Amino acid sequence: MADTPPSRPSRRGERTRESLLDAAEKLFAEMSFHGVTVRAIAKEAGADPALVAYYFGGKRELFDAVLERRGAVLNRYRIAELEEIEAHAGPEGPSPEEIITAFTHPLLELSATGGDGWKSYFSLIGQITNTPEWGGEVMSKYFDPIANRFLEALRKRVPEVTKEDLYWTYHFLSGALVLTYAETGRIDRLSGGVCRSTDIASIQERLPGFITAGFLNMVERRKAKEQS
Amino acid sequence: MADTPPSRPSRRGERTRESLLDAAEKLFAEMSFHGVTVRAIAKEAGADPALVAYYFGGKRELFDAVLERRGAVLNRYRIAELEEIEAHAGPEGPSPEEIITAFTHPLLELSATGGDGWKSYFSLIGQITNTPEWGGEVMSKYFDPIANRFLEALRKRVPEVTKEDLYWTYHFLSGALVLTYAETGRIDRLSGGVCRSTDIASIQERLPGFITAGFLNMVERRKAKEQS
DNA sequence: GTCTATAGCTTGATAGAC
DNA sequence: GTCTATCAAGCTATAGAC
Repeated sequence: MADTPPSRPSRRGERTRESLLDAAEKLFAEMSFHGVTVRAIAKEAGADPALVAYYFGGKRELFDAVLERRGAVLNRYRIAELEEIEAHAGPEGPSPEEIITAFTHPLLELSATGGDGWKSYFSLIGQITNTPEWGGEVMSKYFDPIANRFLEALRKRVPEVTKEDLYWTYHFLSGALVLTYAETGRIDRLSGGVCRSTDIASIQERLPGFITAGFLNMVERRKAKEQS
Repeated sequence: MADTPPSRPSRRGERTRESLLDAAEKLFAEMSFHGVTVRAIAKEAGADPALVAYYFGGKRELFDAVLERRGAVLNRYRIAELEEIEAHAGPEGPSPEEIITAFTHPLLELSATGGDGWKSYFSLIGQITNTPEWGGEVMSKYFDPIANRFLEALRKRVPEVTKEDLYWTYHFLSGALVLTYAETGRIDRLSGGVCRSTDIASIQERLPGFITAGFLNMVERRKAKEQS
């Protein structure tokens, strides 16, 4: 009579589900969606391949679930940082560099202290962003709301910026940021070991200032051009 | 007795080989290496699947041949632009923005006037750059020499820059540049049509100045920090 | 919830006719 | 140089036992 409510899955089932998500996240990050098989994911998770269908429906739905899981967490974190600096700023709002830092800093923090899962997730995002197959639709779904929130804060502080300059700034920031977290080892080779892909702290130290300077320079050029 | 020399392939064979390269380039760019089958490539090329083995050895070797074909052309073009601005510059060398433009402008030019093949190639490069599976090794093979040549020109003009700042600048430039040419349609959605992924001219107008400002700002911060 | 078994395809590669 | 035929292996997905 007293059945376990179906909405409250058993502890074991939940653990299996999470194992599959973890394994998929890791392998998709390493080899891309098409480079990984359901069997490989199940093996990595120590579970049966049939359970992918049981829990998610299929390979593609598992992929979506991987993206879903951390997307919401990341963006809540970003919103919290943005609201924090807005609360402490004067009526003109936080500075461009504070805003850009609020956008990038959560990635650093989660990458450094969140464990390998977060690192894999960011690496996966790096690939998806640059792939026509996913980069438009999937990325928009998860990140357009936070991007618009962030660009609105920038525009409030720098009202003379044009829409085009604002969106291209986001584009350049996005490209630099996701390549960072892809951690491909490229810069390690190029620099002969002087810089390391995994040295996220070195990037966080440089990226916000770099992007802010690019952004403000773009705005200045536009204004100079319009005066002439 | 008078055989056709084996080193001089027939016109028809050469055309088939090129068709396979074109088809592979297009499909790899759209769906990544693992997302494309040899059969699909052959169909797109209007050739028989067995010819992939005949001309290239296998799928992976075809992939390498796709990267090889345009890599050398692109980098010769970049070297030519760099040498041109160096020839016209004073003893202090060309400005940072001229140097960065020499690095990015050939992509714009080839993307705009080189046909769909070049567009596919750049899109493919965008994906590879952000994928751990290829982004370290393959990219280094084709682009480390040109990257070092370019960074050397920057260092000559701004000798006080540190090695680390130089390589991270390349990293940020690289990320922004390859996302641009991936043309995923993301910014079209985000901006509600105000900006278009395919509007390479708008990017070329903004990217060199953006990166230059970021670079010079990084150098200035370093100097300010060391004085304190 | 988990697993076995397997259906039904598709894969990359190749041997050999033309 | 091109194509047919085919192989062994691997794929996703699913039906059904436990």
